[in-house]
Amino acid sequence: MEHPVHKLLEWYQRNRRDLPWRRTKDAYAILVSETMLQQTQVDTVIPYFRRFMTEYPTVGALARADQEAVVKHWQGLGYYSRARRLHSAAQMVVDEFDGRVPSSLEQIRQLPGVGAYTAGAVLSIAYDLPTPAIDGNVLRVMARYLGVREPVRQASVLCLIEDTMQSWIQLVSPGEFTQAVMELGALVCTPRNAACLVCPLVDSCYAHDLGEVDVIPAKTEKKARRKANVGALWIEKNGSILVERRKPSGLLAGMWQLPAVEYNGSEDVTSHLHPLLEELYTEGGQPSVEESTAPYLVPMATERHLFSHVEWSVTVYRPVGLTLDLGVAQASTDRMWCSLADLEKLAWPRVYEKLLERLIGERVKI
DNA sequence: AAAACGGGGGC
DNA sequence: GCCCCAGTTTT
Repeated sequence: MEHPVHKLLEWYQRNRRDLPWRRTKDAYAILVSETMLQQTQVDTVIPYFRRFMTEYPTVGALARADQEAVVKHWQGLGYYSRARRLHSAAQMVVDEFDGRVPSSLEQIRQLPGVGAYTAGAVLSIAYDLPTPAIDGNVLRVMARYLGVREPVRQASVLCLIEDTMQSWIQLVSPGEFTQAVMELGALVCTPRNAACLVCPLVDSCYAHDLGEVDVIPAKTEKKARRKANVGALWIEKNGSILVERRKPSGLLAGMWQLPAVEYNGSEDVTSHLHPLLEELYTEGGQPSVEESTAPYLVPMATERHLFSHVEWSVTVYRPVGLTLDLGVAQASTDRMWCSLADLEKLAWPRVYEKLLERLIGERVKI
């Protein structure tokens, strides 16, 4: 009897989506797409991939690019360390691998940002090597197919799935196989409401046999999301806005924002923004702010933003009643004045992108 | 082994 | 609103 993997491949040939990165075998393009596709859905990635490949059509072009510009092209996609690592990876490819994305597992794994999944995906899709790529889709498809009730992250389960994938990928074209399993997970064997009726593997699917497609893989318990407020400042002078760069590590590392402080929801915003204002004055070489000059903080706009582990409520305040002038020269390289027109040249987190859009839009009316 | 890291799409 | 995001690196 025919092995089920052949039915899977047949299904894939008939049902595969025409995605931009499926029109090439260029390992660099595959690397870009797989990096973007980490934790990010296909429909979100498509426009980013097109723009990125137009801007950086070759690994050499990316390697030569300014990292700030690369991150700017990543704006809104999230997990910005991916962009920086991809940029570093391109430089490593040029400097150490003669400009070619490595085709050996050992070498490609040396590239920053390339873990087990991405390595397997690039090697199988671009070079047709039998190295399985196991992502969330694959894990779900295989856990169901094999009828695994244990948590999928359990080492024994991962070994079983890896072994199965390793044996299956030998039977067909590795590149087609990798994409076929993931496509099945994306289109048929979905997290909820799996379309078993049209699944090419239904005849031999253990979870379907057990009637447990809906409970496999086992759900993991979710952690509570911390709440935090962010107070940001809209400080305008001579048509320019004061902006700052976030710290080089941690959340939204290196991204631009309005000068801001994060504080606990139970605390008072002025007790946090006044010290920040003080700092800005001191940095500008001005005498410290006297109590009598302490400004009112007029709220201009608020946006809520959800991360996986924290919920932000960001409010932008305009200080009113300042009797002192901020100095133009800023000692810190992490803060600068930016003209309204140039704001869009910086890389902003989504939440600030939304806020700026509102603020600049309103400003026109004023 | 667990936590950190963004953002959006599906329902 | 709550669910999904195995992906890589850091701690």
